[in-house]
Amino acid sequence: MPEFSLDDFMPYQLALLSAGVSRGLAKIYTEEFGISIPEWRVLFHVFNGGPLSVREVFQRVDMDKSKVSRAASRLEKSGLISKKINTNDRRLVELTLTPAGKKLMDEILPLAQKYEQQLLERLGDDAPKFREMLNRFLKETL
Amino acid sequence: MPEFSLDDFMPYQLALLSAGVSRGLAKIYTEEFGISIPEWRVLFHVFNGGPLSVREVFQRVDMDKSKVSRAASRLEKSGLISKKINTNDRRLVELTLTPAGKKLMDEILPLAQKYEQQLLERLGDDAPKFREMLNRFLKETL
DNA sequence: GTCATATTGTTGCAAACGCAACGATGTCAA
DNA sequence: TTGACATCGTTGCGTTTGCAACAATATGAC
Repeated sequence: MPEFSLDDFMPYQLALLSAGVSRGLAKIYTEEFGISIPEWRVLFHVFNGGPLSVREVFQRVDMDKSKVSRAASRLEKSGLISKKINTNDRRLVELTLTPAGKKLMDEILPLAQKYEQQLLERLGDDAPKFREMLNRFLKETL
Repeated sequence: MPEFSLDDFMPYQLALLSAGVSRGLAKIYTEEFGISIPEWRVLFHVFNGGPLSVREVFQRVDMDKSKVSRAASRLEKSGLISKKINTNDRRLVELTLTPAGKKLMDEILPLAQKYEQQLLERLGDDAPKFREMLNRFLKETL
């Protein structure tokens, strides 16, 4: 077997980097706003994609559907999203941000963008290249 | 607030990519060898770094120390690693691969390397550049 | 040596998780 | 219309997780 260096193993590098970045981001929305990671992801997607069903959320973000369902229930209880049965297909649940939810996202998103900005600055001139490669990699992987 | 596109949010892209890559890799060692993700990480580090204490493992791989401790216990029970109290500092536990553990890694690692190779091929000529940037990013993030 | 403090690994416990099963609804062919 | 099958979201259940507490050991000041 060829020599094997863990530190240069790409899946490991990706896992480390992603975990670090996620932790830094989570610091913002958990400590400051009391939102869990699954809740954040649901909020994020509903904000981004208009009314969404549970299915549409968990397919995009690769969380188990029960995880999305429970996060949505918690968010409904705290008044950040509303759940409404779709009138065309009564199996579907429409998730929508409430005004309170929208207001919350309006506070968090600039902080998230600032955080992303700080990350990109570490890459300097290579930042656009990195983003482009990440995008391409993603498209070919999923 | 400036317009916000989720799909271009780098922490999200990283999380997606890392999860996808990890899932692909996990397919190899769970389905084929019955090893969980925490167990795989412990095996990997002990293989890579000689005898290691629990602390040394969880510091590198950002797992909770209880997670590492339990994974190590399971691995000991299945005969893949051995736990021995360090004679110089009796608080430390030395984790070492048993011959069976070494044999297992000798089977898995080529598959893991092959998997990594396939990932890199998707990036084509940009692969070295991507690796270099990942490395740099990691060093400045941790 | 003795005491106070720090460090290491394990364990108890409540919360979160993944998976499968389920009820409710929709689809489509006969 | 009916019946067989697919899809959606929720829930039950056993497992895993993260956090804090803990016992055991080490360190350093005195």
